[in-house]
Amino acid sequence: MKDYDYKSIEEKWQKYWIENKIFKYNKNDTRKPTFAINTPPPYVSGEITPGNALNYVYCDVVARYKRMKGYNVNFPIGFDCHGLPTEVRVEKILKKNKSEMDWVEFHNACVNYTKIWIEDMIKSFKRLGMSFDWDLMYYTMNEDYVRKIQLSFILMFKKGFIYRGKHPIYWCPRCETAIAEAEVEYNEETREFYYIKFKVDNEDLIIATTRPELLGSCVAVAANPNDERYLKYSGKFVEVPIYGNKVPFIYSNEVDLNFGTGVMMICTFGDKRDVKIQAKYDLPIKVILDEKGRIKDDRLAIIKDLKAQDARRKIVEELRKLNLIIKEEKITSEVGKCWRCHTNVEIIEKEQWFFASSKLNNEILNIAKQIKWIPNYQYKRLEDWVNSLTWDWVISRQRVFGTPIPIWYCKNCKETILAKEEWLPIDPRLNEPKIDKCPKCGNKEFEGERDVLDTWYDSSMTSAIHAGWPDNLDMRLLPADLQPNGYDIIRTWDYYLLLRHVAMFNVPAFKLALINGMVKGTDGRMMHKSYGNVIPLEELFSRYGCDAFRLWALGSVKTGSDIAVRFEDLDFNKRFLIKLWNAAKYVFTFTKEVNENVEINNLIDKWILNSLQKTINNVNTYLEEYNFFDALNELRSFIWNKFCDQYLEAVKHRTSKGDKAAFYVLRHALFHILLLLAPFAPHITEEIYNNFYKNETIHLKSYPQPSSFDEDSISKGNTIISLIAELRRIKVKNRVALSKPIKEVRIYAGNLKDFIVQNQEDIANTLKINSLIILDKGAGNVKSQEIENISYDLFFE
RNA sequence: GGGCUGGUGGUCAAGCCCGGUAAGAUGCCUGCCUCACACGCAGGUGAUCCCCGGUUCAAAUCCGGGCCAGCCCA
Repeated sequence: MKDYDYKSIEEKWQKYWIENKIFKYNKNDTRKPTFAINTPPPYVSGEITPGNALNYVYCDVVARYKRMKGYNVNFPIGFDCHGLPTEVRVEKILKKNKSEMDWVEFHNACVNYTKIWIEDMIKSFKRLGMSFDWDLMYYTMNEDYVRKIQLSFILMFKKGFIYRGKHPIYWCPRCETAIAEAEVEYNEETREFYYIKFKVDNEDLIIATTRPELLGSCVAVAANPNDERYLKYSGKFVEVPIYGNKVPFIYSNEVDLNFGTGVMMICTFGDKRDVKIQAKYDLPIKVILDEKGRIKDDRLAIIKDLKAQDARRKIVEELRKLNLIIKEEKITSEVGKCWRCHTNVEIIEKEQWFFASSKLNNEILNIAKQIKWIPNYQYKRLEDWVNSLTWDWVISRQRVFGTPIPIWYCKNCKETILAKEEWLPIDPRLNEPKIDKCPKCGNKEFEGERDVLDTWYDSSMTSAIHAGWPDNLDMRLLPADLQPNGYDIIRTWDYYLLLRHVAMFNVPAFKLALINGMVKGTDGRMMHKSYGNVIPLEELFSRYGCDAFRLWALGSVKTGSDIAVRFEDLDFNKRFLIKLWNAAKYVFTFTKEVNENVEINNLIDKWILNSLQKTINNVNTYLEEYNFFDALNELRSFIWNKFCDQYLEAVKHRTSKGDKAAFYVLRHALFHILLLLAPFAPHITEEIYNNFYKNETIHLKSYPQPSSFDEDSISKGNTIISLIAELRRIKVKNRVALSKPIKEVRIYAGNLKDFIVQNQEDIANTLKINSLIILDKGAGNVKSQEIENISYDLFFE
């Protein structure tokens, strides 16, 4: 064996696994139990980040473990293609806005770039050692997948879960599309807070706001009902500055007494709270913002057609001129942004397609409670999210690159025409419905729906689609056995998955959610481009290798916690693998082929074999609980400390004499170590395993099974091992090189004399003691710290 | 403002659910090139377990209150 060259080893086996389809799911196998993994289809960005990698390493270790446990593992991989970020990125590359070009052309550009980016991501997945069944690969933009998503739309429509309606929705003025509550992210921002004079009965009433440009849409003024300062305004009307119209003074618990002056203006769709109060008090609707975020109100010429921010500047100037601003201060508050392009979101009212999610929320919570969440506290995130939802899910997007909504409208009577199942896939933007005339009015002209579906609508069907729906649904695979994802998408992916599968099949989408943490940079902050702390995955691979990266990801923090990149930790894992490599090198260099029938009499042999079994039992227990952290730590310390540092040292004198039992034990232990470690570090274990069996993969071998073991051999062995360690320590303290022989050692062993005599060969040879004398009577100058009632005398010269 | 998670040797991080005298890694120091490995071996140094109370014979662990940080949400 040569030195550990992870680069060539990893490349070699990655190629081998794929070419030989080692991880193929066998759908015709009815004997083995199945294990379905709802692999997250990554959003196509062109790269796999260390953060993604953590998530995929979690699934991969489970996939590999379950296969070795005898499961027929369904481990597909797909790519989530559609959506805003790709459009935004493609617009940037083409240096054109999508509205400046033919939409078909733009769509094709998105498809082509997506294909290129997927290629890069596939490379990274291979480099990560993922054991996907590559034959199951799919793209959500491909016809077949689109067909399935459109079918699910039709079925849901027929079941009454999908409706078209006009409601306030979040709107991104830059992307010019509706976005769901889940797609709004909040960033802290410092903004001006203007104290503006309103009038009640010719008296000034000061109201503070960050958005004076919305004065024109002010429909009420509100204070908290417990705020005594303002009770006198009950039933009165307030005059809006500049505009001069009068709006009612109302009271709402939503108003914070201590914020600003304690009075807030209620604008049509100013924010979510405005919408709530609006609905509750049935206030009139006065829309002044259009879809591009511009003021479209004729009453005030100076701000007409301006974007909100520019309008704000103008109107503030005007208010100042009129002496209507009495104070300005800076406040920091959370501002809603489009999570894809970070533009401030607005709320507007618009006809959209909705999924009636609200009516299923209670059921989703009931189902989510039956699901096992690891770590269990992550269930809370889902619960809090579901309870905080106020609106139905907006599933239509005014974009180009998405699954088309299979709907037409009659140009005459506006009747909605739903596609028939056999028409799918179909794009209503390009195709007419396959009917002669409108079933309602007989008109022959139709208009295709131009909106597309939310990308989450594509990806929230994966459990069923992985299970073969709709053509070959295999209920062994639904619900999925494993749902692996980060806690950042519990409120999106996990929620939508549960929602869709309950609505469609009345089953949970998955049985167990394994939630991983986030990867943080070396500075301990979230790895984020804006923080400048992103470390490319490829850099980690080239410095440490994939196996070391995997061990780091799985074994550095408690399973499910956030993990910060620490090069020292990665290095530790790399050194561990080098250690394993060298131990294997020793075993194959100094042992010869042995038969299995050798008798094991030596205590140290029994000690390592039983310790191994104990480790096997523990690792199995931990893995059944998806506790990678403890499993790996148990394994690492067994391999490094017990097998390498203690057993190997104590057995060397026997291997050089050709001791058959030692040969057997060394090989047996190494063999099982490889099996145990295979799911975690698949490449190096495969490579070393190849010394045992050529042309066979370790990854389809049976995982070492728990069984009983002899605790007595372990504790007796521990006594001898710690006795050896202690004498070695004394030798070092006396500045004698470990390689140098000791002339004579006397052990005053009391009633342990016979026991120690039985093991004197190992003791004497490991420590290179020329003359070892074991006595039951008397006492030496050095008292043992390790074993009661034992003492030593050592003579070095 | 609410929820969740965390605050343990210089640094990172187990233990906390199931109270009983603090894993491991890394750093630093000291020996040793012992026939797999110096990417190593052996040993050592280093912790008011965030703070204040309470329960208990006993608290890092349980209870109450507070402070700080990160994340998610309003």
